[in-house]
Amino acid sequence: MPVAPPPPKSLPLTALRAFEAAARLGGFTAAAAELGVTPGAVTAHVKALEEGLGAALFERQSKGVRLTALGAAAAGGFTEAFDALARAEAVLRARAAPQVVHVATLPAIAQLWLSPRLPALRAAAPEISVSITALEAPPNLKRAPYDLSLFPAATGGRLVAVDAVFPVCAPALADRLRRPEDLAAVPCLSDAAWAGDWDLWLAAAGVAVRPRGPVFSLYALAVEEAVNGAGVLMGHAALVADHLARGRLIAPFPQRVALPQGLRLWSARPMPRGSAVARVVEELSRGAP
Amino acid sequence: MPVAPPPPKSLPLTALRAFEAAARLGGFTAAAAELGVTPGAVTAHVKALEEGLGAALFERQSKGVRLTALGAAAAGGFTEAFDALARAEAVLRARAAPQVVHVATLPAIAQLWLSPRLPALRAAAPEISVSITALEAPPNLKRAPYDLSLFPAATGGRLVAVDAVFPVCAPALADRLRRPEDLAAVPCLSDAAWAGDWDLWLAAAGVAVRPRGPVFSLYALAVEEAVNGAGVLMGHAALVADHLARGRLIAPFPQRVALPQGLRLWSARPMPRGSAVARVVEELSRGAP
DNA sequence: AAATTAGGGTCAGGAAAACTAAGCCATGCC
DNA sequence: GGCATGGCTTAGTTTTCCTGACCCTAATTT
Repeated sequence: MPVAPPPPKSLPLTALRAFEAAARLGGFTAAAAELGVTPGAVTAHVKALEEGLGAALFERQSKGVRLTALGAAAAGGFTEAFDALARAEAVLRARAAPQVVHVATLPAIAQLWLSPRLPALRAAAPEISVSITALEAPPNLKRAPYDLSLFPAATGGRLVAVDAVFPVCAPALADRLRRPEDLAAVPCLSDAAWAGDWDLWLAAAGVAVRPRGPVFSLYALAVEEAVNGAGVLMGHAALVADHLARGRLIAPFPQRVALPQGLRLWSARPMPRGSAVARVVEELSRGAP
Repeated sequence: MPVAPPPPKSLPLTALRAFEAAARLGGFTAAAAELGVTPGAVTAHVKALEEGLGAALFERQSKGVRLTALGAAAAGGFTEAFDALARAEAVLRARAAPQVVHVATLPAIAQLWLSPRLPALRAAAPEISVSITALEAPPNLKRAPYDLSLFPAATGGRLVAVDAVFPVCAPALADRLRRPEDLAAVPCLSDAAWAGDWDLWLAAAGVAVRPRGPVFSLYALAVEEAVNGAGVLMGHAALVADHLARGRLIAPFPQRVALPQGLRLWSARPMPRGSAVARVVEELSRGAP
């Protein structure tokens, strides 16, 4: 019963947030990704927390970590608390700037689907300011400060565009493509994140060729190259529609493979009728299936 | 509808906490006191928040601040969220160290009332470790990491000791004190925080003398000086009982003024039956009125 | 009117926290 | 065996956070 020397200090908020994320996502690496820091930072935070408590929150295993009984018992409360905090922050933001809508989406979608729709949106609701952030993966809408999230998915949210894949190329190149087998003779562009698109289409078309060509890390860049005649790209209907309509790209083969996933729009919170978010959703849903 | 350049970042947690405290307590100075920082730090945090939002949270007035409509609308949600966070932290602490009880109290109470009771507590529950923190003012139990708070108050909590004031001094000095009027002839010790005690007693005793003597910032120090014969101290029954019982101090006059406030014990949370906190409360309540 | 008090705002500087980068280790899978 | 995954460690750097000293204003006191 000694009078403990250290005056009790509240545990640091950032460390608690790191613990919560790690507990919820089941790993330090995943938590680091969500928080936008390196895994080392999460390691340090959790360690500081455990030191302050004098008890372990995770069991370290060769591959990954697992919550201890203590950690598991505590995690839920923190998740709720940080959810409440994020909600409060969202309310604050919405009231502070009610005419600003934050949208998170893939870079390719931002550039090839969303961007072409902005002029119409601006015309329909000039008072609304849309802020677009390109992310590689869908954000945690309960936490990240976005109002809308627009990502490809098979279910959930609101479907704003169906998708299908099929080869596209510049008109000049199309002359050399009579049959799918001709693809072996031209460069076949592909995107690193959507590497499976070619296999998907080739299998559906019953073609055995193995296409070769440059790989891009940005789909929009691959599209640009296709427009420039650099090769044949596996096009996503939702993303090349504009170029097809303008004749800058054409589809040399009739076969299309419908994808199970379409472009889907999630709202972070219930949208008040008439709010800026609701108006944006309405506009983006125009022409949806 | 421009694509806003800054990628939206979550607002800093510490700034949100500062805003919440300022909103709840109605001022930056009060918030700074609760958070244990200087007012300038709170100013900076709120300013950073307002800058990030592009909107004001407080109206600055010559004397103090007032929440704007925006700030008032947002504050409640943050208070709830931080309350939830504090609860989660308390659960974590309690599970991590179930045999440790953190008590917050006045320095004088810690030394003169609590400390003498610790040996009995240790004997009754040797497995429990009591950590005592001396504070000048009662903490916000919903937030600060204490299990128990022991402070003088007229209502609330659980009364563990009544209090009364009356002059006390070393036996050697008592010979010179036949009537209250004799107080004018000896040094009268007083504590800076309890400056009104003398007036209270003198009024009740119907004495018109104006006592003079050294002022202490620590009541325990004043008691020590009184024991050493440095003068007459306005004694608090609850705090000088031990010295009176041992004959190191005596009360030269029979008049006692009962105080409306007694020593009261608050628990931060409901105490599970049989928990360490419950045991400590039980022991400290022994002999309570 | 002058002084005092109470509450904020501002700024420079310094301490502490947070983060990154790079390398290490162990395990499990191909 | 080789590689990938996931976490740990350390050193060094950036950023945040806070203090301390000062100024400002309005209300209250003298």
